Amino acid sequence: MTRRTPVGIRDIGDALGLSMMSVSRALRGVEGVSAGTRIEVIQAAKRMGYRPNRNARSLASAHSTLIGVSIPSLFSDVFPEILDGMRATFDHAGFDTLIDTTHYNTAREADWAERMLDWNAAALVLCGVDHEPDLRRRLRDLRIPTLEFWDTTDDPIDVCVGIDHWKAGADLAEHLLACGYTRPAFIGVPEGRDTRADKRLAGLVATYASAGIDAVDVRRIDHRATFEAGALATESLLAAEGPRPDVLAYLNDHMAFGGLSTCMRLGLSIPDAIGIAGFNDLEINKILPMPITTIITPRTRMGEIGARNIIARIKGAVVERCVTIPTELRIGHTTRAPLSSGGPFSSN
Amino acid sequence: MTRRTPVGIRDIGDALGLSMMSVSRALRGVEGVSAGTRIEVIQAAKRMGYRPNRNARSLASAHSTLIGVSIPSLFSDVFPEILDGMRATFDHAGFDTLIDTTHYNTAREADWAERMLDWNAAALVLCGVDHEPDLRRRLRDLRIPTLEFWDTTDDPIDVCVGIDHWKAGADLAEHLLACGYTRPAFIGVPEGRDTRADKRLAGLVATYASAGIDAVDVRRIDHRATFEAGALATESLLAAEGPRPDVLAYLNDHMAFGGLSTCMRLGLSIPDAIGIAGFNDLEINKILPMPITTIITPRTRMGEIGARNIIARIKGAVVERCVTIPTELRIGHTTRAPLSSGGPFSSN
DNA sequence: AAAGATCACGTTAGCGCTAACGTTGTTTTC
DNA sequence: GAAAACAACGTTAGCGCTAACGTGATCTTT
Repeated sequence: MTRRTPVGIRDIGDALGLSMMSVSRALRGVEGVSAGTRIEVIQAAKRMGYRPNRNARSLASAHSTLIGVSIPSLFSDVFPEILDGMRATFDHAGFDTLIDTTHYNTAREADWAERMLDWNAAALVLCGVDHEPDLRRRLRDLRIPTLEFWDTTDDPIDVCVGIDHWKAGADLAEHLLACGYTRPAFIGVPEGRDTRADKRLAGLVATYASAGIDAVDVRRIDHRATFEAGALATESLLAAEGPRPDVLAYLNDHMAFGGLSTCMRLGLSIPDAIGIAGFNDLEINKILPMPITTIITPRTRMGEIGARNIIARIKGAVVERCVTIPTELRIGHTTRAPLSSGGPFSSN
Repeated sequence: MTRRTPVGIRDIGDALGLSMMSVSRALRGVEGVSAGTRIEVIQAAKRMGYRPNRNARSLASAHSTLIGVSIPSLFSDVFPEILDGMRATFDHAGFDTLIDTTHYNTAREADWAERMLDWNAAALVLCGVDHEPDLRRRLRDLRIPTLEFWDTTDDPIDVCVGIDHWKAGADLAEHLLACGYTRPAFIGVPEGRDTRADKRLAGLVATYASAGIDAVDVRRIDHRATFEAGALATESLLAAEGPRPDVLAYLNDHMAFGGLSTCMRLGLSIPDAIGIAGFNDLEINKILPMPITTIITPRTRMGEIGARNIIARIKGAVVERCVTIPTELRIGHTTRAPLSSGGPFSSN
């Protein structure tokens, strides 16, 4: 095999009558060389086709430009959007992003994090705030810059940026209550898989409970949170005996659209006979003939803020430990108009 | 900062009275140590909390376990599915996957590839077969194992696995012709951005042309290939003067669903007044009340085959240079029933 | 039973780069 | 104008690991 690096900093130094160290300094942009020498070195490097050996750099300096980012899944638009926000910032700052998908498995995440450390990663970015206790402890002990995103906590491993999922669920419930829906059902994935979704559901349930209302049904389907999963869960839910729910709150907009399709196919009148709510305000919601009532989550911005903060941490700066970005209710056509503020039964 | 690697192979050797080399061999699973010693070393490594320094490994051996994968975008379900297929295989074989998103920019891809080489990547995986000529040449010269996926060519950089996009477009056109649609229009993104989509379109156009039919309209919207882009392009297309198309072929199912929504909102009768066709058979198609006529692409399998082949290449094995996986037409409800096989005008 | 083959290890010499500490000549300071 | 400070370089000594080449003991082979 042709040698990949026919030219190293030694060769540049030889060509210019400089020591390796001066070349190294010039190329890395650190102090200790005159402006003229630096320009010469950079030009020579380009001319000679020099490429740095990143492994050698990392080994010698015990630092790398690798940032490990762990997300549950590449499906759904949520994580790609957050990632896009992050990567733009990381790329610009010269970091390489190494993405892992955990498939909602924290043990896998912990293994992967350890491998990232084997690479001397500059920082780790983890989704959510629920991780293996060992991993938490280890990252803290090592003082590795770590960003947790999407969820929030007042005690992050290092820094975090996210939304308040419980509150988002509660906000949605409050709206549904205001619309007069009194027999809510929830559709999601098995408990413990997506802890953010669990928190949203907890917020929803608690808010309904404080109005004295219990959930009619909670369907958890062991499937990715897809259109189809939403449709399947809705079919089984509507086929169940007992009181029929008057509003269905889904884990996200994709499941909600699956449910919406099912309800329409069954001829249910939406939003009167049954209301539908999603989460995230995903792209599909822009073109639906009947936009879904949902919660808008600031995904790209979250990625940008997170990336900016973690880069600051890498550079040793002090940053806000915990950033919580507000979410916003988006009222679509899949829920009834809210009752007037005069009271829950003042109008219809 | 606590030292990240408090224990190296030297420490294990000291503890066991062995040389570093024996430890290294035992840990890497290469020949040259007895079975008993190997077990001892592995146990000691675990007990002592040994973690390999990947940078040191790469530097010393001039090989790494990093595989760089370049895809245009994480949006749309296409690439995540292919990636999922690949990663399962890569993970299992002990490789770390480093994903880049090029945003359909080949210069960016070339830059990124060069950085992967700086990391001593074991292999590169590139989307499509259209790359910067310099990059092609360089990867060939260096004899870096390289997989091109999604598209095919008889002269790949190294190995490739994909589908025949031109033929997929032609197959679709043949079906649309058989359905009696004679005024086709096409909706996609600007030419040159997504060369696979360009090839599909070429196949479509050529097939219609060989039946003596020109496209009524070709709309290229400068936007990601989203639901919304499909809707917007369809609106502008239907508002245009001149003959109205009787069938709309979209870059993918998401754009097609955007277009379908628009047509339904405008009260057009589907599939009689206007037919709709997509591409990829994306997940949403499972739950649409009116499934879209589309082409099924084998995405997960493509990822698996590609990963398997490139791993074989890394190990120096000889593999099929070019694997073309067949696609399949899926007839939905958005196109008319094909005319009987008696001939194009024998029935209706 | 001598010569070669094989096994299980050890030694040597880096991989390409950088941290830390020189060294030299030129400024600054009071 | 001598001491101190600084700028612009060079030297030394690794980072943690592995390729390549020993070495001595045991096992074949004929």
